[in-house]
Amino acid sequence: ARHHGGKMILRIEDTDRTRFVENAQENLIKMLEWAGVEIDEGPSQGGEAGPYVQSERTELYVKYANELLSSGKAYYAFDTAEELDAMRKRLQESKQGDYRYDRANMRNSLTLGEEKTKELIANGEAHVIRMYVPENTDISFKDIIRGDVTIHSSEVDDQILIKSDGFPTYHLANVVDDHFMGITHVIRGEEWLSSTPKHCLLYQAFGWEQPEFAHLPLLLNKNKTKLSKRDGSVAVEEFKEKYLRDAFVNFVALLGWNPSADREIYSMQELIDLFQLDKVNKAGAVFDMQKLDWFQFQYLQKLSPEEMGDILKVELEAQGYPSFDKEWLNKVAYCLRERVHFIAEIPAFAPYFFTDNLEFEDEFMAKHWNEDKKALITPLVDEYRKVSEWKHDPLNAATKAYCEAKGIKMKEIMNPLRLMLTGKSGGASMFGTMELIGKDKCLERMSSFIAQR
RNA sequence: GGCUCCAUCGACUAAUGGAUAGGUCACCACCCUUUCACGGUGGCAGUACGGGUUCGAAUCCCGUUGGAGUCACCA
Repeated sequence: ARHHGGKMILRIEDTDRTRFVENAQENLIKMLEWAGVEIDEGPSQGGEAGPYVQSERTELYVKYANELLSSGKAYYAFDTAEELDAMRKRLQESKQGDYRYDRANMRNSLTLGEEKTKELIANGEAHVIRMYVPENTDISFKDIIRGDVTIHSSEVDDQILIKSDGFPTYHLANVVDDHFMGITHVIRGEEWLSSTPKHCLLYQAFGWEQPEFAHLPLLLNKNKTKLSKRDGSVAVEEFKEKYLRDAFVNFVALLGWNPSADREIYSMQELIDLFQLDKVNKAGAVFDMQKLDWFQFQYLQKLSPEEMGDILKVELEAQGYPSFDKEWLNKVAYCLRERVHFIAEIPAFAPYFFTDNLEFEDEFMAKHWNEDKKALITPLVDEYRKVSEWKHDPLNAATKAYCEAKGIKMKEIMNPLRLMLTGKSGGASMFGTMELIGKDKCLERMSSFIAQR
């Protein structure tokens, strides 16, 4: 929509009252805002075509269902769930693979007649309104992504339009709302492709102009089945907690569509400018977390130290650490940015910045600590004590001078030093790390390590 | 099972009917190096299969195979 200067309208499709979830609407809106989707019209912002919540529009749907009833394009049905089950069982046993509503042999206004129908309704008998699908015709529509699609009417069920609770089904509500809300393009997942003929039939029955259809390829799990909240942890809320917005948007935008051959990183604005519906792929795309993490890393590198510090601060608080100086946190986060994919990993990756209770990696210790190393390093503590400006360059110079005096390579010193000060085999530049840990703590850690090991 | 959609490296993808099928993630090797990374260089790896049309097919057509979606008083 943004590419063509269109509006973003949010419509809440809450016609299934049995699946009503508290706060679902609020969460959905928050999630869309996070993803950078700006809503022009919707339940919160209002607009000419409101209300934007389907459960508040039932009168409209009933009105149009009645219109279909009077033109013979819909009818009442009184069948119970048990009767429908029996029908499907019967059909399954006779003709194979044909479970559609058998309107000629069920209890509906077609078989019962007008009078009996009126009587049943007057008696308060539960009933639905079904669409009358014409016999033996081809229903064709044009899909922007898939080209012409044709489905025979014998494959289309007499879809329920109004349920016995008086609420419409998606099919009716969607067509009526799209018409009155001026929707020009229906862009949705491929799972809707096979029910699109029902919608076409409704547009025809009302005499309304049909919108353009575009059925997007599905997002798939690793096993290539439809990605759903049920079989993977793909709730966008979870991504919202973990990933940078732009990284997530960039990754998802490139699933099923790609503007060029040799570039991966695009801003939201570039995506909007470049997007072309008819260039969208037809085949489903596997949602590859590893590549998402790569995007995350790329976007993490673009953050300012302040922004990294902000995230780190929140993360440390969430993990129950005491508070630290923000400027210092900025520096810590910035110096570790190339070693992690997520700022949230920092407390576990480099705990030595936030606690004095160091844990020493056994393997690293075994490899880089022995009596020789101890003898080599011990005098260095005093050398460091003399360093007045506890910063990367002076520390580097002091260490270099010490190594030259001893006639050894820097390498001999660096690993034991890292071991004593961090306990970890990996991390950022040693002298930069020492600068951030601070002189007092560094000297203390070294002496106590030497005393104990 | 019926119907519909789909098919390029393991994954995401690029390629008016015309170059050695290009790029990215992942993986591997090497380089850089003060650890771990980042980065750099290189490598592995693909047009599902069989026909047809064409001077020429990843591309168009047919078939096969495979995968997915759908078949609710859910959306």
